Amino acid sequence: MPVPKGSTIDPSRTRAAILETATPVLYERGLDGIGVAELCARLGVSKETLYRHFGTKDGLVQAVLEARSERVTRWLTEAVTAAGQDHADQLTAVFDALQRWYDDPVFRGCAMLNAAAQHHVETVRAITARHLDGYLELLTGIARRAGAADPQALGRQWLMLVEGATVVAAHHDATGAGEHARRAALALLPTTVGPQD
Amino acid sequence: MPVPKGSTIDPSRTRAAILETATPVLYERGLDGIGVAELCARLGVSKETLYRHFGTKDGLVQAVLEARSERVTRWLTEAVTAAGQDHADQLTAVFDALQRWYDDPVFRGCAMLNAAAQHHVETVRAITARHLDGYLELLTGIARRAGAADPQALGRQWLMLVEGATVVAAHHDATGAGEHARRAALALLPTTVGPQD
DNA sequence: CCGAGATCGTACCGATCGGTTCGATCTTGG
DNA sequence: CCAAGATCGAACCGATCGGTACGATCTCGG
Repeated sequence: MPVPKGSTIDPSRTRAAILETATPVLYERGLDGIGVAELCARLGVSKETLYRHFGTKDGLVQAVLEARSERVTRWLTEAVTAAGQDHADQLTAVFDALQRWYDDPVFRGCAMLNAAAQHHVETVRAITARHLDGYLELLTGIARRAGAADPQALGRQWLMLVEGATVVAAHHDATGAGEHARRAALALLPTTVGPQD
Repeated sequence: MPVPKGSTIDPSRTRAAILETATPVLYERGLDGIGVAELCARLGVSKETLYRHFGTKDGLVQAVLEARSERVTRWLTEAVTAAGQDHADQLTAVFDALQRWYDDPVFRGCAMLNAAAQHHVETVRAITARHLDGYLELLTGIARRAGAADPQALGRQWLMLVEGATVVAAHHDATGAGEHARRAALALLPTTVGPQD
């Protein structure tokens, strides 16, 4: 029971608890795969509380997606930072982190892509686009620091490998998807920079 | 009006007409984005007819997805065949065809991936997996004929580029997505074989 | 020319959907 | 100790969902 009756008194605490618990449920079941009633039951929260905090089911969905996008991007960024200065190491850190995600039993593909595929609401699609923006920025940064002739282009190709690996892992075969993508990404690194695989 | 009342008398004709008309509608609106009633109205067909031919909405969905998967895979395969013997040309043909698809105003990403993202039914996921199997087979064939050391691995990396490019084109930016993916794919070709870009 | 059967249009079914309302309960600040 | 307000649980709302039933209409093979 994440929200113990009216004990919290702090609304922002309740909101955060709802957000945190709703995220994995909506990810597992799909945005339209669970109704508000069952969702509230799983959250241990009444409908009135949910609607006061988020106004609409779509409001909750957007809040969940935005929080998740931020969290995932931060997680990947930290993996890169922890990898040190070597650009190949940074790239490897990205795809190793992704592979760890693919191997998680609850892995069901990118939540933002799934959401955009089912919900045709424009705001959801915008969140997904911004999410990919974040990825692109991270990857382009690596490409730029690696001295790529065209960091934008290389970052975009890496983004395709990241998303492609995620799609393949989710819908075809997860074994070694991250490693295959990593090798491909490293092969695109300017050969003048750093040792390769 | 694709099905002119009871004039056809040939049930298989009716079935084919429903399939053909339902495909773009379900692609545009999403599988759960349109109800059976409105769908039938758009098809110019009564509910009874639809249910006699497909039994269930899921039955129609599966038939539509299978037909579309076959059609798309055949389309890509023919593009490769038409490209001649050169492996780089064959690869280029794939990504050029994809770019033409991305530029189509009705492009909304891969229908099979979208379906698998919304519908958690196992049969739909299976159709998607088989669809990716078809792509992988096509790409692995090119890799093998190109003399790749590990055609399976190279085919899989190309598959990631194909799916990644499609995802990026659908949810981020379609301009030049096919070209970027094509350059990356060509860069992964064994340098001993054929001229590159 | 008649009977089989494909189709239509519409009404209908129970279930579920997102969302609202309300009285009761609980916690906390003043 | 009381008023403010956050929360609960359950009832309730109209709309829509997937699916069924039925009588009328149409076409075609025999």
